[in-house]
Amino acid sequence: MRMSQLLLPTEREAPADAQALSHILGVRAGLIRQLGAGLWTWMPAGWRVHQKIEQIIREEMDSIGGQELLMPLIQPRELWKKTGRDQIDEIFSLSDRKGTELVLAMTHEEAVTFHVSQLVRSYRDLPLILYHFQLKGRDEPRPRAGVLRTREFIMKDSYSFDRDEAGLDERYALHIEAYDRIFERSGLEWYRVESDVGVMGGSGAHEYMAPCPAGENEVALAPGYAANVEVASAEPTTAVLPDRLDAPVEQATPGAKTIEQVAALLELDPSALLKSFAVVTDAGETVLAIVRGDHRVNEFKLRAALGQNFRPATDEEITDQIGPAGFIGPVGVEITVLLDDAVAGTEGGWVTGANSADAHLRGVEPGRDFEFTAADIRSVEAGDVVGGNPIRLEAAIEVGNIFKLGTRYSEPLGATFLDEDGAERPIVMGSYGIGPARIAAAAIEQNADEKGIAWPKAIAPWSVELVALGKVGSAEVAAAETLYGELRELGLEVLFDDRDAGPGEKFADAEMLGCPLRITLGKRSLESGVLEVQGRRGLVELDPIPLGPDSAELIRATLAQLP
RNA sequence: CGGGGCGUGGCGCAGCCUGGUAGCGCACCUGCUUUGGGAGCAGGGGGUCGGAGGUUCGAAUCCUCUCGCCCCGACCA
Repeated sequence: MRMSQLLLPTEREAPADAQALSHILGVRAGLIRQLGAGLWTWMPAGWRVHQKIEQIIREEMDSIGGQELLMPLIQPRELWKKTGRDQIDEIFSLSDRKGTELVLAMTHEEAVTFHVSQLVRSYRDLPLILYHFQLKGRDEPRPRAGVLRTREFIMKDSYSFDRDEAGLDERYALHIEAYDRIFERSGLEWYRVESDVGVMGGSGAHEYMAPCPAGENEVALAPGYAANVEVASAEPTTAVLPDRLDAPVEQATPGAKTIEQVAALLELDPSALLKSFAVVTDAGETVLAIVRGDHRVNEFKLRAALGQNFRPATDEEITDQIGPAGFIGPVGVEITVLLDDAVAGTEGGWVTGANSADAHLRGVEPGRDFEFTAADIRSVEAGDVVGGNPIRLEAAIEVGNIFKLGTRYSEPLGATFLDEDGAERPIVMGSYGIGPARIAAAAIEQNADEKGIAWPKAIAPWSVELVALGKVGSAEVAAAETLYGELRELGLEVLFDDRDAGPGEKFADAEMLGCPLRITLGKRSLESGVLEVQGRRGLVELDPIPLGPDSAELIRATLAQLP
């Protein structure tokens, strides 16, 4: 590609509203442009990156027997009513001129299951893996960070269809293999972590996480362990508890409502306190969830423990049913108490709210002083231990997920088959997503420096940027033209900077765009007989390449050494 | 949905408080010079100041409403 003909809108300054590195550099390097909130155009260079990522995904999906098709973005709302997902807040709704209600698909479970329900009749038709690359529409409450969270984005989503759970396990394992290879080939640093299966149920789920500062998720990592903090479990650090007492003793704590205030007032470590969090379940029951003072309630785990969704209780409800807000605790209350495992297994004199104003209780013991059900309902903290090793927490972008759906969609949509015995059974499904745009964003975040992007070779918009210095029509530019032709002959993807511009501008643009290898050919090259070679990653000067008939071949060999 | 911020040429910004000819840098166009780290000189083009209404002799500036965008939080099947 000749740069003189390329629409590559680079910018010297960052857009004023950009925060995330991938957002700033994506715009500055001319890869993406914004059309509206969460609506992004991929400019030619950026689209090349996207397509390269798609191609890697396509090859790996095909290698596990996936079949590519394409399903519509616009879908009848009726279909979504059948699975109940038409009630989701994030769904984009529209209607046509006849008044037919339509939605923009957020994912394609409904569509693919609809087709499979019509087309698959027998166990002989299974298993099946179908996938496509298609836009998703999501009315996100808060789009952010460039292409990281948008209202419209392309996803590779695949769906597996099996006769039973064992078949699903096989298809799931195949996807793990394919996904591992996809992220490895993309050149990302990544983790496969255990993830929340959500209210919808499902028998298993993993997420692929790419650590980077702009990430919206947190992963808990230890040698041999990786999980989303939403579901991570670990052994807690030891609580610093005062001695046991024979019975709880009331202690005046005027005005001290927070853990910090109470701990400071009583000169105790926050871990000696019990934090009481009142919630109301969808069924209308008020439940007191209790964790250690230095721990935080994990809403995903709490939801799992309750078996249903919940909301925090209002101050009125707390005052009404438990005690004055800020001074509540489990002793003497009539409601269900869910006690975190980190507390349930210990002995000592805990401190908790006395359910009367300006007072706490010391020397409280679970079991002796209040009844409870134990559950793991806290979020892990850095320093907690898994398998003898302390965990650390890292911000990450979710770049892919795999999910065992079971019969969540096949049952409401009537996707069944006849087994060998002639019995009709629901198809067992899995769904598997990857966001190519997020892979691109993660690659930018993980490999950027002060000069710009440093793409992994596999997804760089071009492998080589050939920078010609000198006036248009000069001998050096003529030599660069020749070399450009030779590189293309070899099948290399070359961006040829043939613009009538100064060297500073060309070098700066090359380093911003971040092709793995930069070849410079100027007057100096003609005099010395060698090309200058720079590896973008780390901005390293590589061995010069003699200018001559073998230049292109040597450049290809040099490129092969790069990451 | 709660909190905060911002809308002035393609990008980044000043002007607004205290109403009076819309400005700066970069980018762009023409010519000449220049070509190894974002060039120099000269000339030039481009903006209903997000939109609507109001106050006023006069509004980018003051008032009201509204739309859009960003950030933090909530949310994220």
